[in-house]
Amino acid sequence: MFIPYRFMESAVMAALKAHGHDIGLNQARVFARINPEGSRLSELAEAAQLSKQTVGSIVDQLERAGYVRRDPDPEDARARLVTIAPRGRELIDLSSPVVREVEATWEAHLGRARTRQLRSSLQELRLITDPFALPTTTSPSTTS
Amino acid sequence: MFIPYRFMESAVMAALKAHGHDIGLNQARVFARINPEGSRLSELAEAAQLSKQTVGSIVDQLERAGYVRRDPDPEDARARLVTIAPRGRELIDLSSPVVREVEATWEAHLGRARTRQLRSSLQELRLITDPFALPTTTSPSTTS
DNA sequence: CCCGTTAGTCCGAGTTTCGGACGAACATAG
DNA sequence: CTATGTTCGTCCGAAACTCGGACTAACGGG
Repeated sequence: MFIPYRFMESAVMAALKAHGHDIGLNQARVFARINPEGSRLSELAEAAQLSKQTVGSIVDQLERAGYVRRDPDPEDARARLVTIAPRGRELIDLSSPVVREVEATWEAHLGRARTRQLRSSLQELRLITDPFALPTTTSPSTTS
Repeated sequence: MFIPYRFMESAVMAALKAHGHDIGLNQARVFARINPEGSRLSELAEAAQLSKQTVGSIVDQLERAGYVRRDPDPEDARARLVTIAPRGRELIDLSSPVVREVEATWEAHLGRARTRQLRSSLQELRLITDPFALPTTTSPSTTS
């Protein structure tokens, strides 16, 4: 289970790197968890199982590289909403086709029916193993 | 795909910790890759996608904690074979039931048939995504 | 208005990870 | 047997990662 996942991850990372986006693995993992509407730092930290400081530093890097922005949260003056900057959307636009391509390869090997089975089974498992059900997104490294 | 995996991993780690074995995540990951007959450092490094030095330091820790031993490889005087020490076997004996238990939970949710499907599909995928299973087709991953 | 809680940041220390260089042991060719 | 190139593992030093603790600012209920 871990192996195909890592394969997908590597494929995406390689593609990004090939296009000049030099981004670390943990940065990518955090980035992938950012909600399109914006996420709070604590949310990201909890979802990624990392401390707030760690995620804070990672977001710093992403921000410095221009991938995300930190806007004040209109609903809570303490919080700062991490949102995806235009340059960050590039990352998504770049990784989406890679994800689709790899998935296509997989489907070619499994056949359509078994692929659907696999997908639905994994989503089923996710329901009982993921404490934080994330709404569906199209982001790097998010293999269902 | 990643989420159930991490769930399983966390379950095992928690169980080990509960029994007094305080072992880090990366240590566990390397440990899990040790062949019963013994593995070379380079093998472990390659499989774990880490540098030799890194794995070396991890094995150091495992060795200091008494989980593994480093015996000279009878077939190659340069190499040292990392083997599982008695205390290390404890780890395995401890985690096996946990793995089985979690899998049982999953099977309870999916049903027997879908579980078998899932298992076989994942193994199928592994064939084309694991760089160390069989040399086949496109592998953008492998550096060096 | 007060007080407990929450969001995020700063600081400092401990750990992890790696690139580069190294000696030792193999493997092959001459 | 020697020469050359490769592989195995280790040492060294620097860069990075990660976290606990302490802190400010803001929320929310009483």
